[in-house]
Amino acid sequence: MSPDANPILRLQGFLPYRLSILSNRVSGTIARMYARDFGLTIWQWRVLAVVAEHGALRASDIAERTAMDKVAVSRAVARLIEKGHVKRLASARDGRSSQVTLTRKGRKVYDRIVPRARAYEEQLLEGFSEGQRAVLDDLMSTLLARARQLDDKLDGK
Amino acid sequence: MSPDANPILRLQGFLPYRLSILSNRVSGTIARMYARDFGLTIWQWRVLAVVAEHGALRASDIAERTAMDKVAVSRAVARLIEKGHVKRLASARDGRSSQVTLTRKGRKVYDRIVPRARAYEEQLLEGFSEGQRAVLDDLMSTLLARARQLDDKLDGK
DNA sequence: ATAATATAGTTTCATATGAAACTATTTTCA
DNA sequence: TGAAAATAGTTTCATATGAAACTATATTAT
Repeated sequence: MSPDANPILRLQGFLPYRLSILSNRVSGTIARMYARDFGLTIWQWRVLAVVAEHGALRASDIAERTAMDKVAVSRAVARLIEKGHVKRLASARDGRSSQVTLTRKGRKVYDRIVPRARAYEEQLLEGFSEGQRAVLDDLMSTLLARARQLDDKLDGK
Repeated sequence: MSPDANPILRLQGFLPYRLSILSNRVSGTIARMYARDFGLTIWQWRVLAVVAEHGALRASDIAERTAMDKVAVSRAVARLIEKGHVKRLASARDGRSSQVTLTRKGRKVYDRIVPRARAYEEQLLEGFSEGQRAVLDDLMSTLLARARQLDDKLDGK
């Protein structure tokens, strides 16, 4: 058998394609829901979420925990400040950065979003057993670790 | 226990977030590889892939099979024609549309990409048993079907 | 100390994207 | 028929995005 005996690749079965389609569909649905019901983008939601979860964070911490780049964080924080959902606290230690924290209003919005987010996730997983959910978690973790390795490798070699 | 006894959502464990991170990492790696080695975007690659897979297709067929919108298809086809990877055949039946097919050059590029795409996918799944791969396939199918339902539901209600 | 370098975050600029408008046909139905 | 509506695909326009330049501050090395 020659090396390219099977020269056709079925796009529908190609894992990167399937991941992209699934992720875009999920993100799109959520984005519309957050925009419609809370006036937030996905990036603003991510910032809100990590600040709610971890307390005061610097922009660089937010970037690290949300997989957003610093430009996206800068813009999302600026919009959230305009909306009154977060505020900046000047950092005593480092005049270049500040800590971002939730305002009372931001906390209220967050508290309304969380159940919606959980409900969406639950609908996605409805009928999945605990075992299946654990398998999914493992697969996601393994694939993400692999994807990171392969990404690092690409430029390295 | 009150309804919002657990008001914190761990973003790192939230399935839509994890899907997005994984998909973006995978797509980003592939996009850099295709750009660097073949001068193609992901969208151009998708068009090339479905045309190679199915033969002559109209723009609307391409859109359907790649989950791209018609604007993205129009642009990707235009670029691929400039590069000489595909050509248009006027449709006898419908003067509004044309069939897109691979050129010999496009076929050659496709034949060089396919093994790279397969290799990447295989590295992602390295060490996974057949059983695990089947589970992953099932999960992806189920989640995509659910995601579509929930997306339809959002505007409907 | 202080000049050189590094870092945090913002702004700018060039490109990517998608919704809506548009062009060219084809289909419907009065 | 032929006028109205629908459809395929392209172009336009307004917004989103990320890389690079920039500003302000902090750190390092002499």
